[in-house]
Amino acid sequence: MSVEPNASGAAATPAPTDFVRDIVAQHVTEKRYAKIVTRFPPEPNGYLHIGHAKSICLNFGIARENNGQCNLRFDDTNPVKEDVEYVDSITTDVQWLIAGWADHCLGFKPKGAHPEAVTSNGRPDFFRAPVAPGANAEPFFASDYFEQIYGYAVELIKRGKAYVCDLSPEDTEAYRGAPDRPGKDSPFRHRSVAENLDLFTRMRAGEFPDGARTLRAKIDNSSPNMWLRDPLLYRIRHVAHHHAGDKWCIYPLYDFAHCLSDYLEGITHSICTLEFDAHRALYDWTLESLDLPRSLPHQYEFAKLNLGYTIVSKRKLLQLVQDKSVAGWDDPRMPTISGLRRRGIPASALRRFVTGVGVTKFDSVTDVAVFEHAVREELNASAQRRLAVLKPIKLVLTNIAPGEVLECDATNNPQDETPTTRKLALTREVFIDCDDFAEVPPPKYFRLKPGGEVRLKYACIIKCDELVKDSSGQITELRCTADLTTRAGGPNVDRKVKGTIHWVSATQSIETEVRLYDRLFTVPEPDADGEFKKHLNPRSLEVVTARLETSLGAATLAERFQFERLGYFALDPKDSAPGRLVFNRTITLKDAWAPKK
RNA sequence: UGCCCGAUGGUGUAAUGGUAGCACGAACGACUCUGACUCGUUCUGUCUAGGUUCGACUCCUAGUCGGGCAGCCA
Repeated sequence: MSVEPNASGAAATPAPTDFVRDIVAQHVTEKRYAKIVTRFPPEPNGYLHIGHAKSICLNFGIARENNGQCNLRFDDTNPVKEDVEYVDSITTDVQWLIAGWADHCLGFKPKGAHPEAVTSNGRPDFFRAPVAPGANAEPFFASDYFEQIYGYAVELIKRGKAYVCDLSPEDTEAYRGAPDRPGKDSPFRHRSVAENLDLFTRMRAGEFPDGARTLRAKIDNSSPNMWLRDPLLYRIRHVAHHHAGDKWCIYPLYDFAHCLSDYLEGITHSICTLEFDAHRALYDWTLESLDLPRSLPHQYEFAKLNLGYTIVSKRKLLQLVQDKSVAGWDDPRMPTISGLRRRGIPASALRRFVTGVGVTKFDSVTDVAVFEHAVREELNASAQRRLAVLKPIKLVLTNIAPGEVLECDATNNPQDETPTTRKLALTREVFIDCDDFAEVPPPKYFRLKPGGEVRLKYACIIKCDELVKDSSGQITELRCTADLTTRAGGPNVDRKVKGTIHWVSATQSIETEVRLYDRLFTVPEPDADGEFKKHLNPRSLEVVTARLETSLGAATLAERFQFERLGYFALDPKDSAPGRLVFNRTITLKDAWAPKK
């Protein structure tokens, strides 16, 4: 059985299986294809989100498990919605997600390349072979195929399978009928081939305004499948295209362009989400109607990812960005790939999660706990442990002299086989988190309380002797004595106390901004009532000024940290600058005690 | 009142006519210089009704429930 290494490279998990992979495996057994070729085909009209991550991992996963290839192709057939901003972000996100895992399967094409005229099985054909990503390569674009797709449309007309229709948008809709009522034929359905050819040529030449005419497939207006009721193949749009420029004023629709794009790239398995199930008949009809010389791609559908407490809809995410509910597409609270990355989620954790949820045709909602578990699992293995105090309260160790420094060895990662250590400075004044002290402790409180004892992690046991309050009754200082015999190497190092808390030296620590993120929505299914914005979590972001152990001043973007007892943190890649660090909390540690508070 | 797809513990999935398993979650316990991690115990399931079969989560029929389909969006 094939296995894949986890983050540490040590353990291994079995390769996933699911109904799509079963189909591919069957085809491999049959030697049906020389090579398995899949594709990830986003429209560049928004940022990629966690739902796309599932599709990316499915398509690239199948490619890598079968020594195949997966093309990144932009399905850019509707210029009015698309932009290069999205092309760039999507390309970045895909490469980030698959880096070190499936980048060797990623298919790009030579910059500026279009399909090549080739001979397949003795007949004229077009094909675009992939190249590896690099300086002279770029992703595939459906818009690079406009010339060929136009040619295929002409061929359909010649075969009597497509016609130019003059019906207005309103009439087109009225003629289509309804799911439970057959449509009726367009009055233009029986135009001659010659007339259709002439009209289609003139559509391309720009003789008609937007919406004046369309090219439609001639299939069956009484079909129970709405997509077979003479679907539109081309529409007129006098607008420039972000990739193809101003060369075209007619643009193919998804159903016509997608199957042909798959064909031109030699895709074997065209995997998409469930809502395209009804389109499959049209996908097949188009390809089969053209009598193409190479073997045809086939479409397979799976259920998209739904995640609890999360919204995955480009349109709704766009609303959050536009009304400034979040700071942008890459706000760390967003379920976008760029947001998750900025939050500090490792690509490996995202992959682990989306492959773990499986691939089925059942429209399910995955519990966010599964996602959070995957993130913690990765980070627990790899994150460096550090001490940091989010909401500091001053603690004076009265039996340590001012200026005295006691060195402590702190473990960097107890999960390592041979953990390394670093030095921490214990001084007379330290900070602890205010959550770790209670003047009136609740039942089963293990932390510091008046007269109580607690261990300062890596240092020693301390006892709280006295509270100092200001005139308003606010605690300003805790005065404690340190039992230095409980330090490492001391005679009482093994003395047990129930609680161990984190701390930092008041003098040997740095002050930085830390952003604490919580889930964006307060309910499991934010859009169940169609009013997702009403369920925004008002406390999804809390900014604190924290005290961090000094070593964190040298943190780098690539590093992941566990602030002990608090959670996993990483530098914010956008707002951190030398001398002004900003940390994001990626996720809290699991807390079995807190919910009982 | 059309057509298509689907339904397994609270959640997500596996079992492809032959022992209903795994993971998340929850509860309890052990361990612990992180109330983390780890370990142990426990919890909870095949939508319904018929049928085929020695045997059905699996196949068939009907029903129920959920999703999808009527953009010149993808």
